[in-house]
Amino acid sequence: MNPTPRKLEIITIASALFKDKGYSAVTMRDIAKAMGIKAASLYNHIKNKEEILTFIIISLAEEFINGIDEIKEENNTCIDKLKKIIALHVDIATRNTNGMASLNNDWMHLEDQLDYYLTLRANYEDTFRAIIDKGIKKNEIKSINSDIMLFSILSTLRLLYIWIPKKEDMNSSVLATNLSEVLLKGINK
Amino acid sequence: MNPTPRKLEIITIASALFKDKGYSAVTMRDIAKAMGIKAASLYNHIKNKEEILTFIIISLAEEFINGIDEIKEENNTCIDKLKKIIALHVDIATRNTNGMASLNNDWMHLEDQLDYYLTLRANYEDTFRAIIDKGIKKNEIKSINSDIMLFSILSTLRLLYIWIPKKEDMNSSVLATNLSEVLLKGINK
DNA sequence: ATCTTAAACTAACGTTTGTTAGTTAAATAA
DNA sequence: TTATTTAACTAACAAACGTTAGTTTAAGAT
Repeated sequence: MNPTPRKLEIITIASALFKDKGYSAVTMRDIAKAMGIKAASLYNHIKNKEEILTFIIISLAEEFINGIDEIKEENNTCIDKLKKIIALHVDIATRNTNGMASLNNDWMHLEDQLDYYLTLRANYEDTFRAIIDKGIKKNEIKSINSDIMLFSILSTLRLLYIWIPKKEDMNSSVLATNLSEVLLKGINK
Repeated sequence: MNPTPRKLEIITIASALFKDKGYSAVTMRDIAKAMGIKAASLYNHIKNKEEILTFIIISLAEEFINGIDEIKEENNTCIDKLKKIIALHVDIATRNTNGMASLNNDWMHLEDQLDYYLTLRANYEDTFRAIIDKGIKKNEIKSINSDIMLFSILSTLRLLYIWIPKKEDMNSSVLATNLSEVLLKGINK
């Protein structure tokens, strides 16, 4: 579970390559070359190619689940919970931009842990939707189909990894604040 | 340019496979098997694998560019233009859910037409942002960083292809209307 | 000085990949 | 009937794929 420093180097470099071309288009020789070693040498540190992908995706998915589970227990308004979820996404996507690409695009190439990943994702979405539904009940949130609101917000948060590198100048907490304004109150004056 | 019926069948079937596993993970033998023929037979109809991807992506990208170019010339408010853009995305994503997956995830595997695609995409985003900026100037839209508003709306629209198949019961124009409400006016009561 | 370990290496493996060449069978046109 | 076209086929290619086995090298421990 806990990777050695060298293993973590492999995972980090592989993440960057996966982001650019996707998991399937990146070969073990590509990863090795980026590290300045031969492909066979990678196997001193990892079991196989899939293990790299699994580590990237599962550790991120668990980070999200842990984050939202904490937020849901807090004693505040649903709107405040949503703001915290937005900040959670901005924080994780800022710290691991490359990994987020695999989480979004390469999860279907998981094998052993595919079911576990799908469970985590379903749980995450259910918790998210439950917060929206409660907000509707408490009259904090408009009474629109909660799936559409969930989809709309979550889509923006899921693609943060694409936009964050383009706006390196922008401070993380400023981004989270502005995003909360746009996502919760809209853009119409 | 104009594909024969058989070629269109190949493209349609390939789109579905690309959506599930991504362009790189789908082999010519996979496509052939899905069509009930041998891989070599595909080459009676297409030049190579890349041509399939190119057709899927470029025809979609041009549909978007044509759509937004028409919208920008209309004589109405910027908010109305944005509503039309949202409807444009809902319409295209409903008609070609599978192709939208490649447009989002496989464009980097274009070769000959990569530059052309990138130009189309940049033009699309520029036109989109110009509409938002004009809306700010005309006091229709809040004076927040227009990149953040662009990113937020466009992310939701780009991932429509994931959610539309899950809500087959939902009418296209109802979806567009609800989405406009959420994206433009927010969810906060 | 010797032993052990970590992490690289070379060489090779069996598959799978996209693609080409040449052939065949059936439908259509002359 | 004969000739042409269409769209399938079989067979094979060279290159690239993930991975394994066995070897080398250098550092650290005894």
